[in-house]
Amino acid sequence: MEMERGGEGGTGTLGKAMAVLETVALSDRPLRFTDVLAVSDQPRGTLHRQLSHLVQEGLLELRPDHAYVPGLRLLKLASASWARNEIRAVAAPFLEALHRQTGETVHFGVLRGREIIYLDKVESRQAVRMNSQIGNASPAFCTGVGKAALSTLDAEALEAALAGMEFRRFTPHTITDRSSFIAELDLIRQSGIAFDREEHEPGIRCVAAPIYDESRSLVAGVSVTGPAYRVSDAQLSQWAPLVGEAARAIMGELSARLGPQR
Amino acid sequence: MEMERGGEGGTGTLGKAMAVLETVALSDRPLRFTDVLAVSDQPRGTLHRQLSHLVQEGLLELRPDHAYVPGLRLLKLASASWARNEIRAVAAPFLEALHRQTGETVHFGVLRGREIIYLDKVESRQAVRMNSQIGNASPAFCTGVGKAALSTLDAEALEAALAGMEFRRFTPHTITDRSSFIAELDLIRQSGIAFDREEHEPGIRCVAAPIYDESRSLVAGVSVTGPAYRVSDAQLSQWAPLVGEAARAIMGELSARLGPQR
DNA sequence: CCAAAATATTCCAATATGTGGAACTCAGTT
DNA sequence: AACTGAGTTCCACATATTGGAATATTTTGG
Repeated sequence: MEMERGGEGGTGTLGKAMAVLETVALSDRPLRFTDVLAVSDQPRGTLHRQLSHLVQEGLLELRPDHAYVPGLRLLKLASASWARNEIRAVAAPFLEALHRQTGETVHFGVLRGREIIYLDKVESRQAVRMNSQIGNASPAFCTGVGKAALSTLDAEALEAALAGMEFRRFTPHTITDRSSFIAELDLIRQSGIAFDREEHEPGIRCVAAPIYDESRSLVAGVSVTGPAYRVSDAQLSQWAPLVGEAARAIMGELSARLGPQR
Repeated sequence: MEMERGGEGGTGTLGKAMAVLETVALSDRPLRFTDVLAVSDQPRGTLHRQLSHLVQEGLLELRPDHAYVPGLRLLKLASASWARNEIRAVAAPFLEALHRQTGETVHFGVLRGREIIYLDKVESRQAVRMNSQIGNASPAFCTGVGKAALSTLDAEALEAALAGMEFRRFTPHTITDRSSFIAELDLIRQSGIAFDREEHEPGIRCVAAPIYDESRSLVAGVSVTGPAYRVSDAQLSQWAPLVGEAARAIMGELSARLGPQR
């Protein structure tokens, strides 16, 4: 009998191909064949064919200098994925309202395993460009949105998320042990509000609230973020009710829009 | 001996999986199993397993009402794809300059087969949001950027692009037959400038110029776009030199930045 | 409330596909 | 010219995919 692998791994061929794709696409620099080989556990011949297939499919691109970079087909797929996301569409107007009320950056992200994936971001007068943050994954345990989301999980789901969670230190304020983290979640659960006081990025503070449905098939969060020099603790606390209200409003709209039609 | 398929098709298993993924992700509404079955040429059992695998990999999501929608993993991959695109990064400052000079929306897209994939867009004071246009694919034959790009292809590559091109009518001004289109390309080749006078979207005009490298491994275009009521033909002609200059500047920078290190 | 119909899911023998160790090629060096 | 290191190709073998048909589930409507 084949042992189930620890978490992700292999939907047969596709799973392996995706693992390779992600290695290359999420790396911060172009990788050459040997670079990929070094981090992959596939044998030479196999890996080479997998990369070739990914290139043929337009998911990767092989530059003349033999470096693999993300292909254009990914963009095409992603824009569809973003544009058609109903949860994002429902939340958008509330995020904008929250931004107008606070004047600071508003984030909206969903929990996926141990990560938060940002679906939307509303920020100041920024020459927006497709913000590279959108679609980005951040660790859940040290972000406001992530902690808010985790606080809504039941014992079993939380255990699954915590299992193997790496409490990596990003800043001096990062919570780096499991028991402190569980205590923090208790606090968040009581107040319905999560704070991130420079736990993920130095100089960045935020206040967040959870968004979820009864079945916990959706676990997400919304936050207001600002630079520490401009945003005091008192300021965060003052925004808390607004953030909580936005979260409740989004939940209400979600259950109204998505609930019935099931 | 297996006959080579007409164009796209099958890198074995991965190719088929991607075809299914694209069917679902690029559809404008959630598809249920039978919907996908109807447009796919795969047998029931096969298709079902392919969809299951895509769901397991997070590329698709299966909602409780049995509808398949694009998954979050696509977003994660895409943001990397966009953020790390060197061509886009090189072009960005020139696009912004062009926007400042004209005050209208600037597009930048690359040719991929018969489509233009938009890599960037700089527009007026728009509450940007991750513009759904980015990553979008439009037909090359009826867009300014697309026609500019096609005009740089040699006979062989152009033939490949034209083969099987559907000259679908989008507006009364769309060029809908091959010979008129080839004549149009000749014109563009001579002037180095392409106009789109409401050929794709009613009420939308643009002027575009091609961007390419010697080897034609990169074929792209840049354009300035505006609403017909505000942008006259004379205005477009007046912008043409600016657009051409921007294109040349981008090409210069590209050859300087990407050329040597090959 | 229970059949009938439509839809979704599972099964499994046949086989097309992917696997991977080893051989080969093609720079760029020493 | 021999050597190193990277990339690419090969092919007997193993296995994941295939797909027709059976089964399960949900929906319809009488």
